[in-house]
Amino acid sequence: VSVRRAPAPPRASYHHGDLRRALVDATIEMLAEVGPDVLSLREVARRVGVDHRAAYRHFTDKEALFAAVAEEGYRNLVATVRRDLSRLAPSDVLERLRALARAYTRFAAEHPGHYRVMSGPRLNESGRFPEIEIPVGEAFGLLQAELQAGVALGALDGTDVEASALALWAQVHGIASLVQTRRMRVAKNKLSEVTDRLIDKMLHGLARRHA
Amino acid sequence: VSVRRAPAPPRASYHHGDLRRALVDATIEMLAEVGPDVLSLREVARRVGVDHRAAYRHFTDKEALFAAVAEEGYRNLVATVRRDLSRLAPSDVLERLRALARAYTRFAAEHPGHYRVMSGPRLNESGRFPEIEIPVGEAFGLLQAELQAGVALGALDGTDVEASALALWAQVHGIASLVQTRRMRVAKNKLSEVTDRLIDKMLHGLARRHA
DNA sequence: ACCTGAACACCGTTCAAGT
DNA sequence: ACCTGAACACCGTTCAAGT
Repeated sequence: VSVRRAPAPPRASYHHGDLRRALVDATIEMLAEVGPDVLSLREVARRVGVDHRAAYRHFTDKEALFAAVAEEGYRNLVATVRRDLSRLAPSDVLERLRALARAYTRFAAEHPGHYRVMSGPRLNESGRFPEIEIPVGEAFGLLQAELQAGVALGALDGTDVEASALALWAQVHGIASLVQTRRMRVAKNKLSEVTDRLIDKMLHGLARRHA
Repeated sequence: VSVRRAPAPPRASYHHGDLRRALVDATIEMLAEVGPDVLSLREVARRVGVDHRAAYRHFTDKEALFAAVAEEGYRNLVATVRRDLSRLAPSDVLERLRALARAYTRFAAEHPGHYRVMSGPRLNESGRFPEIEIPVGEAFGLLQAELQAGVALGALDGTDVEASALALWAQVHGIASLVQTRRMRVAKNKLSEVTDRLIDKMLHGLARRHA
């Protein structure tokens, strides 16, 4: 053992500027196992191998760490939705909306703790974390764009598209929330199917009659 | 001052058996102002004027207190829905479903903290509080009954009514959740109107065509 | 039976100090 | 700049004791 070797456990490279990343990553990892209400800042720091006090160099408080985690979650979700949509023809209006819904419920089911941070008490309520609104706005924008395209293509009814977007958002979020809290029990391999079945009830209402 | 007078502040009658009630009531009261994540058992006990340790006589832990609070919330919600429905003709299918949805979103908006306890992490997940399932089942039963009646009356499409019930449940819960977290901003006096407008998008899909 | 004082093992956050 | 030891004011929960 070299004399120069520190007695502490091996350190990652956050000494050179990415402790922030390490903390966010560790938090997301741990949220796969426990809920945000149980997860402590001290435990995250322990996992990273750092004194809990070090976190305050990068986040003014625990909420700020969670805000970074939420932001990253929205970004991932948006990226997934974009990827899934890119595989479908622009004219396939209903299937595109289903794909959007499926990506959302899948995220909630696969990353329950992470989803809870994203959908729980609104972290930017006080205006402290305006960055969050960017990917959130993008996500809602994707939904709106699909609806507008559907109307333009003559596949969807064009009356009160704003309400359609809100209604669909609420429904998808509702399914995700009920599945994530296991109030609505659905096996992992049936999730897409169930999402489609419920979403189709809504799409039936949004579709243009006798098109 | 009488010598017999205890120096402590005046006590309520929980000495005679309703400290349990006092704790539940105080928790609900306090949830009007703060979220359940912030509310401490010790603070509730303080409000009631009792040592926090006394709560453990009536609840095995904090979760048990919250379970009682959630149960009471569901009961109140069910009572409200029943009352609202009793004012409408059985044949007024769509309006009855709207009334059900409005009662739900109103509860969430008027009792945000209480609603969060009810809709947050599922308290009976571990099976510790099966009592909760009773009013929850009643609430879902009311929804199912309305849908079935609508089908019987020829007003609603009868295919996959189970999915219709789940879809409507998810949508109403989604609206309530988004309004409560203020992700969907809606003024108090517009809440019923907005609820109707979004719910109607779904009802349009559930309605029987060319009835 | 019902209630509490003292204590335990945690927590988020701050201060003052180390390199 | 980046990190930490010691401390503060909290928390939920338990034990042993009081009436």
